[in-house]
Amino acid sequence: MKEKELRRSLAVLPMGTVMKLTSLTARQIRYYEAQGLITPERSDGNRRLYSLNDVDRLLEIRDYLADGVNIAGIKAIYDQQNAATMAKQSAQQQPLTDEDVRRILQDEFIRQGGLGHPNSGIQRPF
DNA sequence: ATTCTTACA
DNA sequence: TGTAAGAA
Repeated sequence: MKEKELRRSLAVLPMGTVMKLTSLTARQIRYYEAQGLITPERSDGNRRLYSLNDVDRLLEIRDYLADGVNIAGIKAIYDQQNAATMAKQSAQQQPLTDEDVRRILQDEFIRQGGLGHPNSGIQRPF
């Protein structure tokens, strides 16, 4: 990857900074980590260190939550993205297959607000 | 002064 | 999710 991404991946931000950058409480930030939505690094005395990517992800999480997507839904979204990324690595240079197209379209639909609320369970628009 | 963990009259 | 308590 490019150095630009390496910089975004550098974990150097302490909790206090991330709190201000995301408008989230320490409680919430730690909870999302416990749910596996983010994986900050640790340093010196067991203090969490976040990268700019972590901050971006927290902002996304905050927005999804604001739109009524629950933790499970957000996890599903990231799982989808991981799967999509993995698929691309496997497909490396080959042209887009119809499978790729369908996956991309599904990711897009999910991004625009498809998953349900905590009580209604995961919605299935298909 | 900050952050961490754990727990809940 | 908030907040308190004790440690680091």
